[in-house]
Amino acid sequence: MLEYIILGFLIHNEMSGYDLKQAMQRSTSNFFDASFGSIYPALKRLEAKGFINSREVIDGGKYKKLYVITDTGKSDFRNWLVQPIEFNGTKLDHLVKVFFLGSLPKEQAKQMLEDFSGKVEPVLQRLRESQLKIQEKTDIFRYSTLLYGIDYYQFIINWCSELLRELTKHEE
Amino acid sequence: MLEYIILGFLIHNEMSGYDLKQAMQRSTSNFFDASFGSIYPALKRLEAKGFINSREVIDGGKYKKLYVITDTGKSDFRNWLVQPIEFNGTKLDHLVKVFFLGSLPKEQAKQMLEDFSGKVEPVLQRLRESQLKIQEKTDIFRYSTLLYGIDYYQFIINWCSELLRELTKHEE
DNA sequence: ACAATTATATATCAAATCGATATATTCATT
DNA sequence: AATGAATATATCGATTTGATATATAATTGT
Repeated sequence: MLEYIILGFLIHNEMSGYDLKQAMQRSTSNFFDASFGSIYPALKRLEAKGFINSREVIDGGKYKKLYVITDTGKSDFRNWLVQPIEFNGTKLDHLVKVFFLGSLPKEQAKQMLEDFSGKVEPVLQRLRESQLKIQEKTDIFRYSTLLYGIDYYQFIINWCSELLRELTKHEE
Repeated sequence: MLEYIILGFLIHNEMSGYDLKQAMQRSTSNFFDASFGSIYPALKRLEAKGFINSREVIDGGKYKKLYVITDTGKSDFRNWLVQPIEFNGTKLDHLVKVFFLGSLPKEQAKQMLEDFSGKVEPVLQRLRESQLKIQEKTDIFRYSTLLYGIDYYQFIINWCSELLRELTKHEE
């Protein structure tokens, strides 16, 4: 996951590990964040795989290591991007792929969002069924966490259709 | 986090690692789940710390290791439970503590929920401010992930007040 | 009746991640 | 001149994941 975010950022700019951390802080931190302890090793792995190249520069007296994405890296990112959006439930990882969806043809992106929404639906249904089964006879706090799940999954589905509507509107 | 969930479950029943995994599957999997690779080491750590004790039994020909919580373990869990609910944003960890809140006096639980809700508010405000700054001139997908954050945090606040209202209603 | 599969149960491993810390330089403030 | 904040990389222990290994009991298919 982290490796793909890095590739996604590097497609547009040459960046250092520190730059990447800051870019995430600015743009993705409300659904995905990584520590330096994961960013730097990830950069090394990506370089070893030939997905990125590095060059060392001195910028204002300060040593820096800037990374650029290679063609292999671009195609690896692309390949990840077009795979269906996974739904985890306990994390907000699905937003990571949505974040980069702008680089796909609009129709393809829309299809992926529809598929994702369709993937959340049965999970929501299963939660609704267990809601009917337990029916508040349980502890109110535990029951509330279940309601949270139900309403949250419904929220995700609504958010998808809102985005899809917006995308269709801009098409006309 | 995992260690506290285990303690929370063991307060009511004597359970094996397998039992714990199943209990999580049934009740907390939509906001927290753990693998065997984390549960078994966690049980060992908890036993080493004296928070739980184990006994080996043969149940229907199958070998089992059942764990019981100790008084030290109970007080450690209690101590964790009364600490303020943290808000992470990228995970649903806050629900873990809510899940166990039923074992606290109602007034204390309500206070903790109010504090939590108050903690989400400034995060929501900061997101709203960055929304005003970028104003859709950005990529629609990236903008959507921001809207997701705003609406989601608002949803959490609403869910808190709904639960608080429910708790107050039951008081009368 | 036999075979295959699923469920129960624990354990371990490599790989990945987090949070903290160490190190060093430059920039801004007082 | 001094302090602290920002820039920048790197590493460490502890934890977690996902996969796999092992073994037995119960269930299901044919």
